[in-house]
Amino acid sequence: MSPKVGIAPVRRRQIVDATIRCLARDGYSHLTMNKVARRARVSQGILHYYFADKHAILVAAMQRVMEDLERRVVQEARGIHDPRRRLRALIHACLSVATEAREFWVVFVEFWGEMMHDRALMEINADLYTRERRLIGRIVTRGVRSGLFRRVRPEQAGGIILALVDGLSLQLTFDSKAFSLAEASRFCEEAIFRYLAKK
Amino acid sequence: MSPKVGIAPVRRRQIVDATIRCLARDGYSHLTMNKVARRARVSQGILHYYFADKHAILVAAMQRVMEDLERRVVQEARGIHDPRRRLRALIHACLSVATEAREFWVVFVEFWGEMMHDRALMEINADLYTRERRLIGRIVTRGVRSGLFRRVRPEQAGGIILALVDGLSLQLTFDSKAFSLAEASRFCEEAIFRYLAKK
Amino acid sequence: MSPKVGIAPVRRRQIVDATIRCLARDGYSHLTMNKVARRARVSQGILHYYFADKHAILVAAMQRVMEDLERRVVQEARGIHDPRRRLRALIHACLSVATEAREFWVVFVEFWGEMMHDRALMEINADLYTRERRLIGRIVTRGVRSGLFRRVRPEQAGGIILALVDGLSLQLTFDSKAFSLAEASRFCEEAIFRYLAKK
Amino acid sequence: MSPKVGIAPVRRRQIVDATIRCLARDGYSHLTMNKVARRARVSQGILHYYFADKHAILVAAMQRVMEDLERRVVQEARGIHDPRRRLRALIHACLSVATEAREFWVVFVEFWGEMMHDRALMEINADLYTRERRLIGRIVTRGVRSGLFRRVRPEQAGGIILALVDGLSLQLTFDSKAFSLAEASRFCEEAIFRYLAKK
DNA sequence: CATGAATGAGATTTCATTCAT
DNA sequence: GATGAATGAAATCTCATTCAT
Repeated sequence: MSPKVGIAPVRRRQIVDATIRCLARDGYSHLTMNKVARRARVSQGILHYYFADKHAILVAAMQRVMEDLERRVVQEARGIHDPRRRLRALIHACLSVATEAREFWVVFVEFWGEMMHDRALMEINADLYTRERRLIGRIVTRGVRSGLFRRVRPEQAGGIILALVDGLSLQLTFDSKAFSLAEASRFCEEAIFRYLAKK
Repeated sequence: MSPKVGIAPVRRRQIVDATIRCLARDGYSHLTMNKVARRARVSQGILHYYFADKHAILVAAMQRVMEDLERRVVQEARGIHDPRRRLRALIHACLSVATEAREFWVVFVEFWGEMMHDRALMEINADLYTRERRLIGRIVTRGVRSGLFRRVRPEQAGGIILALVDGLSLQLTFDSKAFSLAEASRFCEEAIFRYLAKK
Repeated sequence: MSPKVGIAPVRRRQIVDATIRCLARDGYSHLTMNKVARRARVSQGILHYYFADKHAILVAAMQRVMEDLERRVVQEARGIHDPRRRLRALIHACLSVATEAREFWVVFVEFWGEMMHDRALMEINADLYTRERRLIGRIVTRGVRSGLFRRVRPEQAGGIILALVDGLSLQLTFDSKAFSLAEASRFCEEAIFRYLAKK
Repeated sequence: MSPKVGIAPVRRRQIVDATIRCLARDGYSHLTMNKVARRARVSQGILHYYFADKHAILVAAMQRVMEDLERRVVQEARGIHDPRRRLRALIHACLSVATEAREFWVVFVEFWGEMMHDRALMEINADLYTRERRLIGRIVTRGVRSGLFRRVRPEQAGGIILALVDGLSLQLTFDSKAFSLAEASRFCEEAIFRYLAKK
């Protein structure tokens, strides 16, 4: 790999990262190409050299955000064999996103609004959610097999758990006085383990 | 009531309604004063006669959306005495918002993104969520008193149920192939009743 | 005089006064019909009932300002027989406008800028200046006749004295640290009496 | 000098010059960004590329006008050693501004009105006036030293002479029938030399 | 590759004026 | 006489995109 090869990916990454930071800081409706360029420390013109238009940058940014969120969750649950502990780790990873990786979480929520009117963005998200439901589903399946959890349909359980985690993250974010991250984690675990309990 | 009295509220409502329809149709980032005026069948100038600026219209629109969503939920649960059936009605009301009152639900989600950068909007939402947690909490409390549910802290249960409903609504909206409204309702009820079950 | 007769002049005056106060407070470029109406405590529509348009109000306002300034100067010099003392009174009246009748003076200066592009306003001002040069000229003539001043052409002296007073008022207004009203008066009197001195 | 260096100053100058010409032609209250852009033969958008907003352009325009007026006066008096003749040249330079550099003079007067409500503009003007009083003061001081003029305080004399010149310029501008430039010059010189005469 | 100057369409906002009541 | 709702033109300002260098 000669050093020349890699300049394009570097620039793209630079631009996408700057976009995410802009979105996190000022919000979707205040995002301008100029701000992105300044934050990426490049000229305005270069943005259009690496991306067709603003929308293309947004799609790339959404993809990055999704990848990052997914990676976090996957990593957190990795290497843990006990299904209960693994689920607990996963819940904690998801909920802590809203507080510790706030930058990514905020941008994620902003994209929800845009997705409603943008098929490209919506599909990226639908794919992520399918993968996440399956990821959770696999953990649940193991728990079922090892006799820890009652028989449930894995993807259904995945949907329920994902929903609970998203909904609590929302409340953590925009209604921070309601409960703390620690409380949310506890409530969430309790609800999920009752949901999966054998009797 | 002379005919002159109350023209202002009518116009305001007209404008706010048009705004919500615009948001539902084109999305937050494509909202323009021009479109709002056309949809409300008024001149552009009049928008600034009744509202200080675009932001003021958005705040009013968010308030309307919140009120509408709340009213729906409250109405649906009204008059039902059995805590189980009441909770079921409430869950159904919430989830069907995402499909049947899609217009309001879409706008609601769009505001989430904006709220992150707009304290005024965030507080309106936080207030709504507090009221909803309490509403659910009261139903749960009755169920506890009548021996149907285990002892839980009402607001915590409210938070859990609200989160589940929000999260499932999201998946219903942007990942419609995952499950239907009927399925979502069933999963949700099951999860909640297991959460509240005495043993 | 039945009470009915006088409503129009009252309203006109009300509006013109409000205009002058608006001009004094916010400046020519920030003058709006709405502000005038609010300050006059009348509706916007009424302004166009009593005046053809905004320009007509401005012309009326300029006339009021001119009349007021002239009246002040004439009154101050009235009843004093000694030409020196009379001139001194007049100078003081003119200079104190810039500090004590600041409202009128500020508006007067604002009109200078507009006059350059508005024949109607310019003529009103030219007339005032002619009258003032003559007023001063008459005082000077008396002084010449009584042997106090050297022979000068009255209108020329009027022009010189008026110019000095205007120029010093300007410096008093926008360069207030340069000298005080008292100093300006002293300098001005000295300059004028030297100008009129016999040898 | 590579061709790229210094395009910004050129554009800025271009815009400021166009602004001054617009102000001279149509007046402050009729100044629009559109007119400025057309007169500068640039697009409207570029105005905001080089200046933050309309006010910033106005401040720059005022500065240009002040510099130009000052330069004229300084140049006219340069190289003349005799204090009398130098003062005469300076008076002539000032008064002829109102007729020969009418464009700048008109804009200057327009700014007086705005200055009353704009600290930034007022300070630019106050600085100019201080410099001019000192400039005149230095000439007067020389005349005093060489025994031509009586002992006067230089800045006070500067204020008086500046006032006289401003006031006469005003009358020349908006009351052109009163006297000609030549007459005004003569009157002014006479008044000033009498003011400075030893006995 | 990279820049930043330049554009032009379109956004929000302002405001004098009109008009039905 | 008087109101204030309504209009529409035009103002300022923003910004994605293009392009010569």
